[in-house]
Parts: sequence; structure tokens; C-alpha cells
Amino acid sequence: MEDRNTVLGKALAILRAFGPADSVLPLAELVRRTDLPKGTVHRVAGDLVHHRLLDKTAHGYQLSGGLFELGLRAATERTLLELAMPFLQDLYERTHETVHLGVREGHEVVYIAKIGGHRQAKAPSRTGGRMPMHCTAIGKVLLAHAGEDEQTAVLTGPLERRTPHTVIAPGLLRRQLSKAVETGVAYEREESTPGLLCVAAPVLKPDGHTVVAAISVTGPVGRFRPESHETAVRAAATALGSTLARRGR
Amino acid sequence: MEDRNTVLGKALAILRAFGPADSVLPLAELVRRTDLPKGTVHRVAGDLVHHRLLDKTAHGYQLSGGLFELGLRAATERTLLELAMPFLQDLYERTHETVHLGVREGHEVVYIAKIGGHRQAKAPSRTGGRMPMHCTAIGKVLLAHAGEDEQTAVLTGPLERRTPHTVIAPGLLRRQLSKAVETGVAYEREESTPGLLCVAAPVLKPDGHTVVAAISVTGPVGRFRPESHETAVRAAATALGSTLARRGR
DNA sequence: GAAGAGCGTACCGCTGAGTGGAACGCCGAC
DNA sequence: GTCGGCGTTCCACTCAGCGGTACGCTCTTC
Repeated sequence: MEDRNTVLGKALAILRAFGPADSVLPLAELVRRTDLPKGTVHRVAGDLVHHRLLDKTAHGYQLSGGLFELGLRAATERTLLELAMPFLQDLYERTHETVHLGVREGHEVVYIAKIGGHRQAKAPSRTGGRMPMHCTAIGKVLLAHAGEDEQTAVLTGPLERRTPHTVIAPGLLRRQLSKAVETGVAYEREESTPGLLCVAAPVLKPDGHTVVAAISVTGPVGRFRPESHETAVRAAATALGSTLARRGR
Repeated sequence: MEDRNTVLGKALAILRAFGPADSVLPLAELVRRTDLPKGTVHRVAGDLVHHRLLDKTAHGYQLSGGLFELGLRAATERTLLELAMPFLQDLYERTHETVHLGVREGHEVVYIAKIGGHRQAKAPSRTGGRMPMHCTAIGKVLLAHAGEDEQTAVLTGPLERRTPHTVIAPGLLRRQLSKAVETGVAYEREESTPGLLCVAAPVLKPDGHTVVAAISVTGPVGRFRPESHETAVRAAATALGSTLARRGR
């Protein structure tokens, strides 16, 4: 996958060396992470700066605004985001809790949008970020409606235990998935992060089987009762679904 | 700027060949836009697919989710977005009109966020998209607080007339800018798009001079009175400013 | 204040990754 | 049946890319 001996491979190795949490990385750190020769990293990084994918600061390199712009041209995620926004807003306004929009990418969830207010629960999710499928409400919903093969692939793969509540028993998980298909929502109760609860509903194509995305509401243990938002989340998701169906696709 | 004879240059020429409105582009179209040899485009595009920056569909290529993810790792825009979100939400809830967050990039505005409901005014702005500075409220605010040299550079440059209301007289524009500095807000009245009004306020660093970004509220002629949202926008912007100051940077 | 460790930068001759012209097969249009 | 446009494949040439080496700088460390 990661070709070490093409320019593009090197360039992407450098860009991908930036983790979700990193802002600036010095040259030496890039060398360490990519383990490419120093000279090479220096040159390629220079080229990337030239092309506005990296910025060079006093303390190192950082991913540039040019990359941000480019990323938001990605057609599918962008149109999804734009069409979904009004529904996400409604949902936020009704619940005043953190609202997520996510899609499946490989065996993980990628968040397309995350909106919340000042008192939002401190979740590890970030827009553009990834999370495992088995321990998030959005992930479960997406998995529940994914193909059979896809489902077993995830269930038989290693299921990371994120918290004491993470469900890592394939059998139990599978039962949760089929219940999610029945009821139209999935829950997460402190399975990815202690203190967090979550409800999610699928955004389906008109055929009623293919999932496009999922919407969720997240809140902290204590004041937050996920069950009470079940209908709101489901309503938002189905409404978005029919909007997507109407507008081209 | 665009090196035709390095792999990276070619790769970026291909990626940037996708305009804000394009979703899928066939190979032939990419060849036309980049005017690179057909064989080359084919190969490089293939490599880009391999690296998850492009997707290959039946009808051509399209920017992939991998690019979306990568773009949202860009540190400055992302942290700005995350910290701003609660304030943008507040503002939306108060006004129920389209809310923008934008920064200056070269001589244009780049929108970091755009949120709105179902009845939002149909604006040409898009998240990650660009607009000229002289005919948008956010642009004016950003320009008003930019360096003197930057300001004159834009004012003396060609000022595109987008609508009959677009202000293209440098003198008048300059007066609007200094008024924006005084009052802390700038207006746009159908200067970029017929039927749209807008108020914007600057997000300043604690020194009170350097602009980081700007926040705006947009609505349609008729029901929307921008003046009545002036204080709300200003409040959101200054609140975000102090939050940015508090949290690292 | 000398020695050393770690960093960013600059140089430069070798070589294979990248190049792109040419040719092919496949539609759909006329 | 013919033609124009498209996507794909092939292949011999060559220059873009390579990366080991060396330099100068700024901090620590003793």
C-alpha cells in the first residue's frame, strides 16, 4: 500500500505522518515516523510546501490550508455534509447535545460532521476522524446494515476493549446488531469512552437496505437519557434519507 | 507555481482540476483540463487511486474520502473549527439564519464552516470554498483588519463586479473598511449575490489588532434585517476571540 | 568554554522511476 | 460501415529523484 519508492508514496507517507493530534512536526520527527532518509524528507517536504499542502513554520511543518480546501472538494462527503446540515441542526436544537454524522470507511467509522454546544460531552470523536465500529453507536448501526460478509469480517476480527463496558463478545454484538435492524436504532453505553452514552439511527437509501450514513446524539452519563432521543434521531435520519433520494444522489 | 515536470506537480494539477462543482471527471476531461499527455494522466491518476486520494468510478474519477480525512487534519483550520462550533451554534440558534466562519487566504476568503437550517438563503458560499474579499461581509471585515499593504493590494487590484450592487470603487470601499474597524462589524447588501444580505464581525487576537477569522450571519432580502443581528454577531466573534486566546492558540 | 548531540540545510554523481508517443480495442453516433 | 472519442497498454529513453555525505547552527552537558 505505502510505496516507499515512488515520489507520491513518499509524499503521502509524510502527509499521513501527521496524526489527528499533531499540529506541527519538525523535520527530524517526520524522518523518524516515515523512516525515509533525511535528505529525501527535506526535499519532498519542501516540494509539498511549494504546492501548499504543507506550511513551514519556525518549529517545523504543518498541514496547510490548501489541503483543507482540497479535502472539502471531495464530492460524496461534501454533498452529504451539505444536505445533512439542516437536519443535524434541527437535531441539535431539539437535544442540545453533541450530534454526529458518520459513514463507514473500511472497517471503521469516519465522522463527516460533529456539532455541539458549550456544554458538550468531551468525546474523542473529531470531524474527519476515525473510530472503531464495534464500540460506537454509529458504527453499530452502519455495521448492522452492512453486507453479511462485511459484518462477519468485523466480528471475527480483533475487537479492541476500549473501556470495561466495551462489548467484545461477537455473539452479543451480533444480537445487538440484529436488534438495531429491528428497532432502527443502536445504542452505546460507555463502550468507547467512560461517561458517554449515544444513540444512532441509519440513513438508508429508499430501498430500505443500503446504508449511506448514520446520525447520532451523544451525551454524558447522568443528565443524558439516550432513549428519550431515540425518535428524534430516527426522524432526522429518515428525513435525511428521503432528501438524499430526492436530490440526485 | 504549477510544475509540470515533477510527479507531485502533475498529481496536484490533476487533483486541482476538480472544481468546487465537479463530482466525477472522466479521464479525457482531466487530460483536457491539465493538458498533460493522456498516458501520463492515466498513470498518475491510477497512482492517486492507489493512495486513496481519488476514487475510480464507472464514469470517471472523483476526489476520495481519503482526501477528506487528510484535509481535516490541517491543524489550524481544524482547531479553529472545533473551538468555534459552540459559538456558531449559539449564533444560529439565536438567528436561525446561515452562519459562516471564514479566514483570509491570499486575497480571498476561505470558509471554514457554514451552518444553516432548512430555510437558509441559497448562498454560493461553501465550506472549504472561496469568495472574493471586496464583496462579502466576512471579506470586508478581514480586509479591514489586515495589514495596510494587504489592504491596498486588494483595493488597487481588479475588483470584480458580481452584481449591480457590488462596490468596486476603491474609495468607497476603503471608507466602508474604516467604518468596519470603528463599529466592529461590516455589511454586505447584495454585493456578491442578488437577494442576500450579511453582517460580519472579526475574531481578534487579544492585542485587538490581528484578525484570526470572521463570523457572519446571512439572510435573504425581505425578512432579514442584518442590523438587528449586529450585536449577536459581534458577541459571538469576541467570545470566540477570548476563547482562542485562553486555549493555547 | 570545550565537547557533544541533534537539528536543518546544501551538495552532487548515479540510476531507475517516470515519461509520453504510439498503437490497440471498444463503444456509440452518424 | 465508418468514424471520432475514449480508456487502456506497451516500451525504450532520460532526466527527476535519490540519498549518502558533509557542513553549520543551537542547545545541553560536564
